[in-house]
Amino acid sequence: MSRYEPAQIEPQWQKAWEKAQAFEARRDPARPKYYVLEMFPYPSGRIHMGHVRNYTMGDVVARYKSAQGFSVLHPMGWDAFGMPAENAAMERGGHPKDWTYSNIADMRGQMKPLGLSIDWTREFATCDPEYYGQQQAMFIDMMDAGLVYRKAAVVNWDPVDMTVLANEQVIDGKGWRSGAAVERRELTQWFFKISDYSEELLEALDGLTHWPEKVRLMQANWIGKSRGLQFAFDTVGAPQGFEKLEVYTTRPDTLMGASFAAISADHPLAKALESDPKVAAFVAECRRGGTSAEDIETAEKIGYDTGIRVRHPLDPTWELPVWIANFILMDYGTGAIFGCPAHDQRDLDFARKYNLPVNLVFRNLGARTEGYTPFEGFPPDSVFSRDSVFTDVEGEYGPAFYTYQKITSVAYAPPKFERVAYGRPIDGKPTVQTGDEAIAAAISHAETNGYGIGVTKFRLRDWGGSRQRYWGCPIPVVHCPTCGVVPEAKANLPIKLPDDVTFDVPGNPLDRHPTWRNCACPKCGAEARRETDTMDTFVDSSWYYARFTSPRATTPTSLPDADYWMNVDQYIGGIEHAILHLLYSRFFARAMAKTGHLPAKAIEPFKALFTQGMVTHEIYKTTDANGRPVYHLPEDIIRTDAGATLADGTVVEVIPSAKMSKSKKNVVDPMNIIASFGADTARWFVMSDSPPERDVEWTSSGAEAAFKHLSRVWGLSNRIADMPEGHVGEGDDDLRRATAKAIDEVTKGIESFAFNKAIAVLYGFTNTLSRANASTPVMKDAIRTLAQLMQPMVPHIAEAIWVMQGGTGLCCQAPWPKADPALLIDDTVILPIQINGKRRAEISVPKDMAATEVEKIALANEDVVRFLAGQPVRKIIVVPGRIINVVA
RNA sequence: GCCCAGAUGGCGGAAUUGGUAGACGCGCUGGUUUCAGGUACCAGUGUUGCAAGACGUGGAGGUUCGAGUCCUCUUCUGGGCACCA
Repeated sequence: MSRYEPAQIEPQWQKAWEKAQAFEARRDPARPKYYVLEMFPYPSGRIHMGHVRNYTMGDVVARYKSAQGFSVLHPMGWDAFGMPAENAAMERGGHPKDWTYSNIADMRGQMKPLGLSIDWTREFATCDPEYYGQQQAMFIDMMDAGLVYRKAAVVNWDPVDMTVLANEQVIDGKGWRSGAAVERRELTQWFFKISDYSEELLEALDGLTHWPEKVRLMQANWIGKSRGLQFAFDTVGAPQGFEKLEVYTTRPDTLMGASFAAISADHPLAKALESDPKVAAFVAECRRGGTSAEDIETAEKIGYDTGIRVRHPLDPTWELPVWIANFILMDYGTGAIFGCPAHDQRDLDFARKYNLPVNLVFRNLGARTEGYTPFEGFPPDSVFSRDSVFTDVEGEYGPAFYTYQKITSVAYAPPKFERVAYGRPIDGKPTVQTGDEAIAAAISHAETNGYGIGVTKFRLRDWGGSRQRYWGCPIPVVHCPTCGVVPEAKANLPIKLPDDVTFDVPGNPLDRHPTWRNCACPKCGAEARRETDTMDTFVDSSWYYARFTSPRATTPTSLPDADYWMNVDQYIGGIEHAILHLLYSRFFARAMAKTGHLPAKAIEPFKALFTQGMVTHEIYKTTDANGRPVYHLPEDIIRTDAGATLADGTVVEVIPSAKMSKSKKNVVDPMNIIASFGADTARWFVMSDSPPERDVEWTSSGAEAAFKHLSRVWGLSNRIADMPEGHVGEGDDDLRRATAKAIDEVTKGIESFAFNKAIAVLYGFTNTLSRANASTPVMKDAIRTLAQLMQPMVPHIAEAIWVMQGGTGLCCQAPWPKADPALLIDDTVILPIQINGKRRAEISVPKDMAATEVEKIALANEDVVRFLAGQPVRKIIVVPGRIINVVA
């Protein structure tokens, strides 16, 4: 009997698959297709356990669907542009291109031993000119289609590195790399017109029934649709050209509670007033500080009273002051608002700081709602001072109506579906209604009386796609002194990145390249300059799934291929991409369809989405002499009953599991696991312990258990292979039933992405089989089935067992086993008997016995008689095949 | 602050439509074999009790013959969003 030696069998079977071209995807009109895709990796140079889990999941699906007879596409590529390559070049010298391609080679070398059923002939990297050249062609098409445009935008500018920073690269207002104070600069940037699709991207979420509800919700919140009123104030004392001030509000029902108007520091009116040095100083003050969420959150509200006034649209004698305020965003709504401090927390904070009035519009109904008298309106003094937003006036307007809280610094903003008492409604008639009703009434009042219109706005902004970086796809545009901004001629594509660049000077090397920038205008032929911005790397990943359908095409896609393979039937990746990557991809697929690069059916590119959990590990910590934490690698730790120590006996603190990260040193290198246990063990373990959408904790005991189990299966297979041909056992029927059941349950488990449950079934079936005493052919049939059922998770050992048991061809190409339905039904069932809801006995009865018969047997049962102790039976419930409940 | 998800043994987790709570794995306990040890194999393992039994799915109520599952309230944990007017 041979030992289980994965180091021997795994490379052997990988070669066999390669030789058979087992995983090369082919268009086959005779078979249904299945496209399974895992989010492609960034080539950091090392694979980690998260990759192993992600790609194993996809592989299980791919191998399972392939066995089911589907023509499967399961490709792999590299998300290869981006900053780390440039950072590496800056830190260690070398070229981003060399660094990237060498990392790709390393990672491919680490992934291949995993035995994934990937069609490697379709591999590409987004930094291949063949890929990004096609991306440039689409960019030009999208320019023509009006889906791309240029506009000025405020960005985080690092004055030392001379580059634009993403919000998350700004830490405490400083550049994460340079440490220099970040400035807010206005630069002309390229934008994708994703906002054209706001409504559609939102609506279409409903159709994505195979996406996690959570992801759809996050996208819906991100798109952020709102309905509100837009109207213009007449101004008093404003500069010429600003006779009107447009504002947008989602709470027009609070218009009668307005006490000021406020504009953004970036508002045209603020700019017009900047000739006043005090205004200029204030605006500059607002612009200081980063645009990151953190900065905005902690910033105090500040304002500047312009002296300009606006007339209230419903009462021209009522004038409100116009302030410039730092909390008003220019790029949402109109960049100007009216403030209603009583019902908006931000406005209240602002009003309290600058002594502005707080005008109550509605009140809560209070706890007592019975027998209230109709609301007559607020008292004349209901314009409260800042110290008493609400004054308790219970009793003044009848006994039951005016119970409300005294609030001094919290604005009263109940959910819009809650009924409240309006004292200052828009039409002047006090009433009780919900916020939603009042808002609808306010919009129609404004439209009827002609001072405003109802509008729908979205939070979703256009996608800023420019990066002042070298290692990205060059934007294929030329700046001509006479023709202006002109797309490059498609014949000149790809516009390749120049290789002769250095990173010893900060800034974008393209910007200072001596010759690359110079070019001829594709329109007039005059001397012109190339655009030096490159594309956001999210562009690269927004269409790679389409490129995989025809990776070598000389156009971005080939429609027959895209038509055959699209859409991705199962997409698998991390929840961290729930919003940006998936939303951009959904937009890009629409943009590609509009420009003729995808069939219309592909506008939702991912039919089903699965977001897998992380691989976590405990953290081992000691403390150094200065009290700073020191972390230790798992392999340096000795676990004992009491806890954990280092080799020298030092006691180590064990911190509960967290995502594997280099800084905490709680990493397990997949290569080490493969070296000691083999790829199948690693694959088995990451699929076994936890539901795939949840985090899985890597433990060495769990990995060993996985290895031991595979060894047991190996031993079992050897034992069955050695059985004499003519052995006859008594358990044939039982084993046939157990085999059928295993097929049924494993199939259901894989279908429903419950891989952990499928594996639990396989453990059980293995135990049954190892204890079975059946005839040789039945045993062989059972172990062959076991090999097939295990094949998606642990393909190498499955192949080895398959040949050992006389299977024909490759196990991975054998059709998925089918369970005989007759064997799935048991002749007799065991029914538990409850008395008054407590389980007291059980009986075994034929499956299809009539309920009245079952009742008789149950009542005659000696345990039942004992527990009833002579009490009369009031009722008996028989759930066929399930349970009997006797009520005494 | 708003939105979402979750809470089950010592641990990871199972449990169609409400129908035997704790599958499977880890760990632990006892035993057998080999034996220097690990390995391998067998049995046991929610709590409590000598036992019959009682109790038990974060907490408190409720619906039901029957609740981990449904309803109300609540606590905690995780995640997302957040000056978006």
